[in-house]
Amino acid sequence: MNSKPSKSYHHGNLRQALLEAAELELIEKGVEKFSLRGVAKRTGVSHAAPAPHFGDVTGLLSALAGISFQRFAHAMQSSSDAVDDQHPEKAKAKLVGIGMGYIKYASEHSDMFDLQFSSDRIDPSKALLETLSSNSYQILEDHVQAVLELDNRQLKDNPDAAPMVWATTHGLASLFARRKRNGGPQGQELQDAYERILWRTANAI
Amino acid sequence: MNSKPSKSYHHGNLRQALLEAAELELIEKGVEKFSLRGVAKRTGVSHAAPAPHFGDVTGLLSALAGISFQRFAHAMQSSSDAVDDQHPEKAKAKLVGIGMGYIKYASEHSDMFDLQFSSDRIDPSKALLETLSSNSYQILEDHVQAVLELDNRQLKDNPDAAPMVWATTHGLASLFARRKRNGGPQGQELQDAYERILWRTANAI
DNA sequence: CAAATATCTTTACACTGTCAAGTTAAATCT
DNA sequence: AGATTTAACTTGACAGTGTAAAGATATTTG
Repeated sequence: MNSKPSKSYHHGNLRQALLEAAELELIEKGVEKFSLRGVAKRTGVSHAAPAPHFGDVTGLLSALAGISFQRFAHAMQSSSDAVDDQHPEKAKAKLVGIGMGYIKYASEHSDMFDLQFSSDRIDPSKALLETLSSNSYQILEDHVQAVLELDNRQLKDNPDAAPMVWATTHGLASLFARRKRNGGPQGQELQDAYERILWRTANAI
Repeated sequence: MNSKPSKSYHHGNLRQALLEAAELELIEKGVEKFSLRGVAKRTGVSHAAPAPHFGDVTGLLSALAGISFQRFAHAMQSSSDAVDDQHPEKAKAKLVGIGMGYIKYASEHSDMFDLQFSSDRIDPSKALLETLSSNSYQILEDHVQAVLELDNRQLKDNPDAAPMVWATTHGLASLFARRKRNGGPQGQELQDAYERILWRTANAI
């Protein structure tokens, strides 16, 4: 039971081990200097070992982006779930919560965030990436819908609402992530400002 | 006058030639597969020739990003200048014009746009990049200020206004650029939708 | 006109991703 | 259970990358 991985050959759980090493590699080196051989070295395995599991480097990074999208969606959802059910403006507060979860994830995991949205080292058609991506968007859209319903409106009659909220949120997140990379300010005041902007946007749809 | 470049050594205008070749390389290969040696080959010069002019590949790409920032600022400015002076809501229309210039540039020159904003192959501290970047932001901020003044308000009393407009604009631009890369729809309707969103944002600050 | 400097070439090196061919372990099939 | 097929992993090779060092040539300076 759970025989420790024999010396070499058949690592046993290489796929998972590679993904974990890849995340470290990504964090330490950044998307640009990310190296497949580096990941293999971290895992203590030959440089061609990832191939059977992920094909090429794009395959590995796409799989990692998939994981990131799942965490991302989870971060948004739980940030939204955290708002008090007794909140006087519950629907809007939840939508703002989504946005703050979005922004927080981008800030705290800026490398994974960049990998998802701005890297041509991933292939959107791989690793269910399109599905996972649209799942994330769906969460936001659902909450926009809930806000619209406050005034008896519908998404389909207001096709600009969700893109508007998404654009603002994503813009703020990009800004925040870049701030973090370039060592700019990123204190609580900034987060508060972003939350105010999200509120204003929620009120403008 | 204009003696044609002698066989080898001292190209005469290598710096400029390299920048032009680099833009082609960027467009054809994308940021990720951009190769310094490829640029040298295009220019018909040895692979180490760029070094005296730009140092390393980051230096060259940073210089190129600088050029892009200038064009970018120009695109915004002229898009704003194009609005009729008799427009009933001139200030807001000009701000929306800025945004549409922003989005249009991102769409029509998505590679250069990506280079500016989402590449760790450039060094923001090089090639006056910080100055050029803040110049671009300044243009947007000035127009936000003009809109605030309609109600006798000021930027410094409304610190959220400019970031909000920027975030929405940048988010839409990112979305549009990605659409273009991934071959999604990008027709006039979409552009109209973005313009409506910008109007809504201009009215919400 | 001589000397110094900047530009460009050549050579070399370490590193990258990926392919092809071996080796070994596990899974499958009589 | 034993033989065979399949999958996982290693090894070796190859073309390509960026960059550093040293040499060659042209331009600028003194």
